[in-house]
Amino acid sequence: MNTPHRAIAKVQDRPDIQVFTEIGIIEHLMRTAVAKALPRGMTYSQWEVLVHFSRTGDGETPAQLARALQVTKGAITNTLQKMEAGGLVEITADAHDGRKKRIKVTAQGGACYTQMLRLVRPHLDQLRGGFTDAEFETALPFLRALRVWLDENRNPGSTIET
Amino acid sequence: MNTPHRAIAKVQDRPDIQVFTEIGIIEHLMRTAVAKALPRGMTYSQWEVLVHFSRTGDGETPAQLARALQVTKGAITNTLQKMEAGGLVEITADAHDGRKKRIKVTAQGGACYTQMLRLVRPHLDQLRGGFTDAEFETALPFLRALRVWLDENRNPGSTIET
DNA sequence: GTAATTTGGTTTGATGATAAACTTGTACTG
DNA sequence: CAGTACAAGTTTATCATCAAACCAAATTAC
Repeated sequence: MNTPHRAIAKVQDRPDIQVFTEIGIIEHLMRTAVAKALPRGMTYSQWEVLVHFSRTGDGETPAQLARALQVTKGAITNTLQKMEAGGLVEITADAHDGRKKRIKVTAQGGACYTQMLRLVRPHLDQLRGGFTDAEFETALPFLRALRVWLDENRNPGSTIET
Repeated sequence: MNTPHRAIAKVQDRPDIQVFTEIGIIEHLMRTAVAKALPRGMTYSQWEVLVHFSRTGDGETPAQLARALQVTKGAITNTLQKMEAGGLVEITADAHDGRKKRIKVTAQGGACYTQMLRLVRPHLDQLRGGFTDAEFETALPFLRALRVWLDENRNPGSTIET
C-alpha cells in the first residue's frame, strides 16, 4: 500500500456507497431539524404516525402501522399509548377481529398536524428557493426504485415481526 | 373540506416531501440491513466511525467525530470507549492540547472493517445488478447539493455542541 | 370439535442517544 | 497577570427502540 501509516483501508468511493452515505446524512439532518421544530412533548415517531395517516388515511391497525413505519410492534404500542394519552389519536377495538385495534386521529391530532405543517412549511419553502420542483421530480424515480428494491430484497429475517 | 370524516388534513404530495419520505425509508432499510450484517457486539455507530475513518483517515478528535457523524459528544464518548474496549481503536492524549484526545484505528479495527466490507460487498453487488453505476452517479449531484444545503441552513440551535 | 399454528398486541430487560450539568484545560480581555 | 469566556470530554437522568417472551384471539389441520 502506498500510505504506510494507515491501519484502515481506504474505501474506493464507489457511487453507490456515496449515495448511501449522502442519504444517511440527509436523513439525519432532516430528522433532527423536524424534531427540533416539533411542539414540546411530541416525538419524531409520533410525527411520523401523523404524516403516515395524512398520506394513507387513518383507521389502520397497530400492526399495519408497525410494518409501514418499519418499527417493532412494541415500539408502536409505546408511541400509540403516548399519543392516546396526549389526545392525538383514539384507539378502539376492531368490530370484527377481537385481536385487532383501530387507530383514528382525533380533531386535536389533526389540528396539531396542520399547525406543525405551518411551522415546517417556511423551511421547505426556503428549501425550494435553492432547488426546483423539477430537480426533486427528477431525483424521485430513482429514489423510489431504490426504496422498492431494498424493501423487496431484504434478508428473510429483516421483516419486522417482533 | 370535501372529505368529511377525515380528522387529519391530506398533505398534497409535493415532490420535495416525497423525496424526504423516500430518503427516510431508504436510510432505515439500509441501516437495519447493515446492522444485521455486523459481527456480534459491533454497533452501527461503531461501524459508522470506521466508515468515516476510511474516508477521511483517522487521528481526529472525539469532538470532530461528533460533528462529522452528527451525534452528541456524550454518544461519541460512549461508542469510542466501547470501541477501545473491543480493541478497534486506540485513544491517546493530544500532544499540544491537554483537553483533546486523538483516535486511531488499530490493526484489528482495520481488519474488522475490511472483513465487514467483504460481507457487505455481495449485497451491494447484487444491488448493482438492479442499478447501474451511471444511475447512482446521476443521482449523486442532487443528493450532495441537498445535503450541503441542509447542512448549511440548519437552525442555529441545531449545531450539535452538547 | 379439538389440537396446533399463526397473528395481533403488550410487557420486560438491555442498549444507544439525547440534553444538561459538570470538570478541566485553553484562549481571550482588561 | 488576573478573570472571564470558551472548548473538549465525561457523567447523569431520561427516553425511544429493539429483541424476546408472553397472552389472547383467530385460523388451519386433522
